[in-house]
Amino acid sequence: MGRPSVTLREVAELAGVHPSTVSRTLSPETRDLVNEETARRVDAAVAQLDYRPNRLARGLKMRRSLTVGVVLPDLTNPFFPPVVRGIEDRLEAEGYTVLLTNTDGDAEREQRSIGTLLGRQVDGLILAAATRTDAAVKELLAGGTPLVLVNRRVDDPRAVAVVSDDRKGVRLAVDHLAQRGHRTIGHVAGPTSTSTGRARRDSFRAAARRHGLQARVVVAEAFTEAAGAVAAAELLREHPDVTAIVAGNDLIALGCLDALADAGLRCPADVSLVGFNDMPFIDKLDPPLSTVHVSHYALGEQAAALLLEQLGPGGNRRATPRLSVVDVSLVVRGSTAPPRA
Amino acid sequence: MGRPSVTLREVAELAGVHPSTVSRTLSPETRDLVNEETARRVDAAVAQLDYRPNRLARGLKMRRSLTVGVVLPDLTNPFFPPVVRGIEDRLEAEGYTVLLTNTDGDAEREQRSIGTLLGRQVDGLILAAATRTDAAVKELLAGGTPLVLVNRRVDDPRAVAVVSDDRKGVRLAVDHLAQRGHRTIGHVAGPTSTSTGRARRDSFRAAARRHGLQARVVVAEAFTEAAGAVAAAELLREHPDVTAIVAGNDLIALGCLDALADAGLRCPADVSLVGFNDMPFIDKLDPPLSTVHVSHYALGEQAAALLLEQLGPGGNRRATPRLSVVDVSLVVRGSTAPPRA
DNA sequence: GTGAAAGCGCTAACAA
DNA sequence: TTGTTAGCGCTTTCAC
Repeated sequence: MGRPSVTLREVAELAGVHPSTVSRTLSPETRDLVNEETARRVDAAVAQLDYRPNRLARGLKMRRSLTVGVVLPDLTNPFFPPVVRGIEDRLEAEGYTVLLTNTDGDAEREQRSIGTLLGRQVDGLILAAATRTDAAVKELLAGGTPLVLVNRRVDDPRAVAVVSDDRKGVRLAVDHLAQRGHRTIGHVAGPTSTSTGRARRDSFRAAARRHGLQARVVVAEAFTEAAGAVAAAELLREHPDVTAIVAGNDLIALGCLDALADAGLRCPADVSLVGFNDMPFIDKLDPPLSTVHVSHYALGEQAAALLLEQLGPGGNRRATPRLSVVDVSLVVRGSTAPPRA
Repeated sequence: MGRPSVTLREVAELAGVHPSTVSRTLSPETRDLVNEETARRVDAAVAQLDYRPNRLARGLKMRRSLTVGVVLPDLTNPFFPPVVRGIEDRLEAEGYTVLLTNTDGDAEREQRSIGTLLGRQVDGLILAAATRTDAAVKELLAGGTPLVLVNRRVDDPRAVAVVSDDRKGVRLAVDHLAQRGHRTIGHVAGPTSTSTGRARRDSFRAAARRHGLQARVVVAEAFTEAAGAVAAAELLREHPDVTAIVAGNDLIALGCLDALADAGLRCPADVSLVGFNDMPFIDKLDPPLSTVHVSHYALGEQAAALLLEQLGPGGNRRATPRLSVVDVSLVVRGSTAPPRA
């Protein structure tokens, strides 16, 4: 791993050939243009010098960096690591490397991150936290940057996105609660500026109506434990009759648990609770959270696959599906029970 | 965000100056070499064209990519996300971007990842999972690559590392257990091929001896829940007299919990348990885990800072401290109690 | 204070 | 089959 790095020319000199021959030898696509014997000499020189092609130079010449930017709100949100791994594993297999940035949900930082990434000549972008009317997404789309949204979609139908089946997930949750005998149920929704927040809320209302249940909805400021606690407290105050809550996601569910404890209510004895996402370790909770299972890894993998299609040889952008929906399932654990008598 | 990207030359043409003047204008260090009025014209052209310098070209010329590689075993291990955020936040402030790769603890993949990163001309590397005698680290050191180890150190004293105070953490845990009245305590150590596994085990033995306690030690194959469960089961089988366990880390503690449940033992009623790391959500467990708190974010931030020192203008490698130790504290929660009567 | 020229390490026509 | 030439977009001496 010598530092003063070895160049193509040095390899060429050692092998006694022209640099372009080395280049040809090293590119799988052009390797068969070169004499087998020559190729062997080149290989030997490469090995001897521990030559490692300079990707910057290659990228500059080829106008492809084999690099993809991933922008997400916050890596420490347990939702994202599996998504990122899914992305990386899929992309790595094609020779791409991931450039990661966090925005903390700040639109201005998102804008800046995207700018940085573009400056670094990423071949495409995966955004994990677009809002429904995201301005950055619009610009990217207009500029023709290969782009995939993951987890959340935008209203603009041109954007390729991979999301979980939000409507089905909430429907399953409500079905479960109705079947358990609950008649008045609450929903602590995520921000309706996000596709997930809105779709889940809409689906909640629809499912409740179908079962003839009373539906009480409050909206949390963010998909966080703190915001969830605030909103859940409000729900419990305004609607003390709810016997079950569907949370906008698991983090919000954590907040609900806090609010319940504050109100002196027990879960599931007094109030049942269902989350969304089935994030890591949520099954270790007290009580173990019933929730909608989403394969985060699959979400990421899918997103990477859709991006690769756009980056492929043909750059066949139009052939790719605009929206890919990952299936979900309900996993019933200890946080749901029949309503108190 | 136009795609067919704008170049320096186009900006120069629009501003009616030579490309090199634009370059000077855009570099803070050389900006004052250019006439204020000219600079303004250049700025206007830059804005008008939405020019974004090509970092690949810049990197090629400058031999600095302003890019840092981070290699870790597995991003979905909850330990790492805060570390990575710490690294990114610190590095981003200096204009660096992070290239992330996972190895799943496989030495061959580690080797490959490092190669890829080096090929991409990273200016330095942060490794989050070195083993004590890591061959890759040796090579890197020999090659003079700027390098920082985080969380785990290697035996080679030349390697710069930032670690948590392993010995102190375990000492605090044992002190706590002794004070609670435990006389026979167990330790499920992590692999002794890692600095953390070994230091914690050694510290456990020393602390127990100091308190005159019986110390029972088993070693887990890995820092995972599964490996922890296997090792803990062995411990409980061989030494049914232990009334408390110090786990090599929180994941191993999770495994201990599983083994206890399998053995029909309750925590903390029958056996107390202390973890290490205080990873996210471990406080939500049933029972909430007593553990040694480590600021993962600080670990990452520190590591980034040490790397930046090596990358700094002078590249003053020798001035940097070889080892930085992050302080830890014991946080007592529900998993520790006095021994059963 | 600004322009000219060279070159970072690589690939890709085009010639030979 | 291999070499020659040019140039990706940028920075940086060196002249003027």
